Formats: sequence, structure tokens, C-alpha cells
Amino acid sequence: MNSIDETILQLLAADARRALADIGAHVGLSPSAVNERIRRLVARGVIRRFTVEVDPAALNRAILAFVWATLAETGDEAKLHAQASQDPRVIECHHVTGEWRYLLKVRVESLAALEDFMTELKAAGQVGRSHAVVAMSSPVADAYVPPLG
Amino acid sequence: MNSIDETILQLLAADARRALADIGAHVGLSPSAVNERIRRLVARGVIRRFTVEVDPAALNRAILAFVWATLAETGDEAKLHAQASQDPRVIECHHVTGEWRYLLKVRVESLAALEDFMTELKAAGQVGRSHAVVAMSSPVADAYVPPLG
DNA sequence: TCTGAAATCTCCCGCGT
DNA sequence: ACGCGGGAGATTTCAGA
Repeated sequence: MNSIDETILQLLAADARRALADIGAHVGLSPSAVNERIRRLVARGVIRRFTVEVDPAALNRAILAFVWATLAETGDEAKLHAQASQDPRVIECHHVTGEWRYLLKVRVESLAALEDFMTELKAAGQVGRSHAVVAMSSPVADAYVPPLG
Repeated sequence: MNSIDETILQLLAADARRALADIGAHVGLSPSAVNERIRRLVARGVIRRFTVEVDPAALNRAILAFVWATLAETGDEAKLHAQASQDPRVIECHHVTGEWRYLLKVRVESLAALEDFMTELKAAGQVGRSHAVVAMSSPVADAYVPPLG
């Protein structure tokens, strides 16, 4: 894991379809050497997957919201985790420090859909109190590049 | 933007290196037709980019935190945006509704580094009050697939 | 959107450092 | 361990319809 690997990661993060020869020209290696490094990065789990970044608006997910939640008195953490991971509206679910136990990042079509989500969340019985914060704009949407710093 | 495109997006999101012929077999199209659809998805901005998902721990970014902040009395929104977008520790920055004006998603090496970040954030002068919440675990780390629902 | 050919790329192997 | 070069095989990409 040296600076060559970091440069390769940056180049792939910016455009994962770059040719090995092209990457090699940037880092001073042959295509096969670059290929071997990428293979090892995948094998070690440094690269989790090759993927595409999709515009949420194109998928009818224009509304981004963060939902704070506490576990209900009778709530089951495992059930909440299962519920969150199966709900396509839940992009992230974190168990956090502080007054609120959980923070969920959700993407929905509209504010009405957010209301439905909140209602369903409570109805499922694992969550106690909850509270949604809506993102109006996102100056930094997703800093994808792993910078050298 | 029909169900074929959605299937293509799902397949690419799960593995962006899948061969066009392989995708074609799933959606009932020839490789060149799949290629043409992907090209259009990119041209329309539905696919923002082809990228890799990197393990934060491998990059010395084991700590994930959410930082809530208000704008300082004398704070400048544009300056805060610029600061956030240039700081490699800031993964996301959202302008949100509610008591707190901003929500930042931050990745740092350690809790000490988080403390440094908070100090620097305030020292820059754009932020008034701020408050960090640390993620202890993430039952749903990143739901990458755009599901049909 | 398909077929088919051409250009390009990836991937694997042996060899050298 | 790491990298290089060659070549086979697969893949993308372009034409024409």
C-alpha cells in the first residue's frame, strides 16, 4: 500500500474504465503490473467493488433526508438492522453515539413519501422517537476520490 | 428510461466490469445494444461515473462522524462550501432544515483527528456552534443498488 | 437494434530482477 | 515479491443494413 497504489485508486475512483495501459503511463508501470496491483487491491478488500454512481433524481429519489431515531423500549436492534437493510429507501444506517441511537440516510421521491417512510418506521415497532432533517442542497455530494492527504 | 435500463443500472452497480455480452444475456439484448444504452445513460447524466468503492479503513479513515453545524454570525456560506469541498476529510456537506444549518459527513483516522477537524472547522470562522456524532457501527454502510421499488 | 468484422484491451504465463 | 513482455482470448466498437 504505497503511493503508487493510492494513485491507482484515485484514477480508478475518478474513472474505473480507464485502460490499464493508461493508468500505467501515469504511475510508470506496465499494463500487466498495474493489473496485478489492482488484482491485489481487490483481493485484500481495499477495492470493495467496481460500480457506477447513479443520479438519484433520475431514479425518482430527489429527496434526501437524515432520520434520527431511538430504539423503542421493546425494540430489537437486529430487527431494526434487518428492516433498514431491506428497505430500498434506506441508503445508510448508523449506530451512533449521543442522545439518538440511530442515524438513517434515506432517499425518497417526495416529502409525502418521506412522511410515509416515517410512519412505516414507527409502525414497525423497533423505533421509539424519531425526527427527520431534509437536505435542501448538497455543496459536497460525494467526495469519491481518496486524496493523498 | 424503462425497466431494461433499470436492470442494466442494477447490474452495473453491483459489478461495473461485467461484460456487455453478459448484461445482454440478462436483458435480452445484443452487446452493442447494451453498449448504446449505457452510452446514453452516461450522456444523460443518469450514470455519473464509473468508479470503485474503497474500504475506508484501508486508507486510514476508520472513524466516521457526522458533524452538525450552524453558520457563524459573520459566516459566509460560499466560503464554508469551498472549505468543505477542499477538505479531504469531508465526504459530504448538506445544507439542511432544522435547528442546525449544516450536516457534514466526515472520515478521519482517529478520534484525535476528529478533534483536530472540529478545532480547524471553528477556527476557519464560518461555523458557529457545532457538534459531532460518531458512528460506532453501520448496519447499512452503503446501499449501492438502485432497486426496482 | 442486430450482425459481423476489426481494433483494442485484458489476462495469463514465463522469465528476469 | 515485484515487474516486464508476448501472445491468446475476450471484449469493445464500428460499419452496414
